[in-house]
Amino acid sequence: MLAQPSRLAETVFAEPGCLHWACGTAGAAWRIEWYRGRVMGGSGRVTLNDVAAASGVSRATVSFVLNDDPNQTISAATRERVRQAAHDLGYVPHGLARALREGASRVVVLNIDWGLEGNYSRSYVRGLDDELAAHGHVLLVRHGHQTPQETRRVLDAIRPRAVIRFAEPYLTGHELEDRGGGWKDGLAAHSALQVRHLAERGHTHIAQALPDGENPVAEARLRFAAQTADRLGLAPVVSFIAPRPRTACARAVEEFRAARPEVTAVAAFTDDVALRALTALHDLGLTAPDDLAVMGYDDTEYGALVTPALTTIHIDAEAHGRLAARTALGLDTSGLEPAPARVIVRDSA
Amino acid sequence: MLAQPSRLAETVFAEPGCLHWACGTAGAAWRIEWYRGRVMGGSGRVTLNDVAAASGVSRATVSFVLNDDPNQTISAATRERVRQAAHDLGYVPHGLARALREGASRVVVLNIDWGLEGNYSRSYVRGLDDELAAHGHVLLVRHGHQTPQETRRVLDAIRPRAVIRFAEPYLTGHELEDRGGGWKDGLAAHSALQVRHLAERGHTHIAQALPDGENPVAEARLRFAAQTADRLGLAPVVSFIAPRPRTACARAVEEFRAARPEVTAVAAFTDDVALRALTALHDLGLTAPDDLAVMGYDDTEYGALVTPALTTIHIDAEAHGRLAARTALGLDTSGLEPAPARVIVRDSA
DNA sequence: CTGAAAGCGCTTACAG
DNA sequence: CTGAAAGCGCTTACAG
Repeated sequence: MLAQPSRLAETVFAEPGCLHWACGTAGAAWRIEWYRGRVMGGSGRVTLNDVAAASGVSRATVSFVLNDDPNQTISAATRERVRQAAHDLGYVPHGLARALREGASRVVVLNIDWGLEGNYSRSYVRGLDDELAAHGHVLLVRHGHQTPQETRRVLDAIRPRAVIRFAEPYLTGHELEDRGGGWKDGLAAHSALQVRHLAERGHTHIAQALPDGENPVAEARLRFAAQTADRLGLAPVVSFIAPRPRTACARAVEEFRAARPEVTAVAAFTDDVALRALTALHDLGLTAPDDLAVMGYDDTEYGALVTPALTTIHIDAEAHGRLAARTALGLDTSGLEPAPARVIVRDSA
Repeated sequence: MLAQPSRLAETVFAEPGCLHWACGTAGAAWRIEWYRGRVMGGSGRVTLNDVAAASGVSRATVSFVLNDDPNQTISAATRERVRQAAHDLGYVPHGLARALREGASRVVVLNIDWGLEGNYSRSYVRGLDDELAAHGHVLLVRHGHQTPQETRRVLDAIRPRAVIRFAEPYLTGHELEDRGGGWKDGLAAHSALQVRHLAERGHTHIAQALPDGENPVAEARLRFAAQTADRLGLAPVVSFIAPRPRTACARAVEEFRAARPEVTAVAAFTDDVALRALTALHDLGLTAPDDLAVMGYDDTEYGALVTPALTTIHIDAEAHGRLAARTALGLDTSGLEPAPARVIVRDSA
């Protein structure tokens, strides 16, 4: 945290119209930006009525012009007049009013659980946000464990156009449409990529390291790794849990190595899990890749900093985010090819 | 990423009333939760009108009862009847309609920049979310760099009750109210804590390690560290930049040590920066704490996993989040004491 | 003690 | 080609 927050200085920001930002409550140690549309009085906001009055047409006509309603045929002169008036007055549609009328606001909510930070989530959110913005929608995120009640509250409060569960298609890729030839993308492809790299390095006995705690994706990952190993003619993939507490993890690795001495490489569930494994090896007086190769997944910053530096998979999920956005909006998704994941070769595998 | 997403399985969720969840669009590889209030027809949603009809009173009376309007005196019998009807029908107020009328939705938006993940942000968001929920509001987060235009879009879309800039009071703590005796909390207190720990370990020449890139908080941190050192009678605090690229960071540390050989301890801006410094030392054939002690800030998971394990500051910002929530809602903030930060002593300092 | 009415700001059949 | 009207669902003065 605390790295590079921006624009701290910009605290008061007033605009003609109805925006008003102020510095928290008197005497409080907190500076908060407030929205006080009503504080400025009824005249604050420019509405359709104002535009209609200014351009000498009815409210309906203004709406038709501004929304480019294809069912109307309005003279070029009128359109121009309306547009000009709207622009001059600085008219911005009132999202709430529009949403009440249309049945949904131009907001899309993303549900995202804790502990999913990484390259994937960052690029995914960026792509989602950009694409949504390009179509006039706003992305808002809900963090933490989701319950039906929580989601319900969001729905009741702002009636978003859609609620997206983070990366669900990616994470459940195996059940879904096969995009152009097998494992071209998705969790399946990337699991395969990880195993393939290890195989190319000459490893034939590979283990998958999984995090502790409930994890709905672990089983799928394991299955993809197994299938890949099978195709490549490797020994069946085995697995072990790398728990978060340091000593417990060292013990787990020790026990695993005793039980499976033939295993020479570990495909970790994430960079986090890989780091746990690396630390365990260190604590056992062992090193990667000589005693055991360790490969991460999803390229976090510290992977480049640990010793040995982590070999990992880098996934650019920007296109995944864009796809999610278009799907949520019911738009055509063609022409959006996710970038292939790549192996970042460093020292650990 | 990918660690422990939950409830992936729960994809279809239908409820009487007007909620309808479905599985994305036909043939698409994406599963998305859709809100389609209108799909079920006008009869889908239970409105105030329905409750009024069911309980034999007017819409206004229902609103008065349900909102406990203190200006009205409504007979106990009527109230009971209305409540019962609302409950039986499963009435939930339509947030958008209410917001249109009241001028703001019951939503608070948190603006948070990239690269701020850590213990602080996590506990802050949790506290904020909980407290807001306790007062009938929903927290929604916007990620990434904020521009006035972006904020404006959110405002126009859902008219939130307030927009909070992440941890601003904490980050700008020095300008703010002095809570009970100097540096009792805030960035100032925690900077002091970090320096104090180093001093207690016998260090008299301390350097602050800062991240590369623009950073509005760096200057404040440095000042607090300097003030603390001054109070403790240490040598003036010096500083250097620990850039993200590994080799550049090693060079920076090398040059710094050559220029300031008397420095024996580093107070890092964050755990990330501390890790960079640790890696640089390693790359230079040096070790912490013997050649140079390194102390982190804000306790991330990998700090416990690197070698030497990182000594750091653990900050529980849950109360900060609650304070932000209450302030945003204009509520009394008394009785909310932030937990003091603590030093997590491990090996690096 | 309760109800009829206005209105938040917009969109969209429906007339002309 | 354009406007008057209804209505999304709620809250709140204002009458009775």
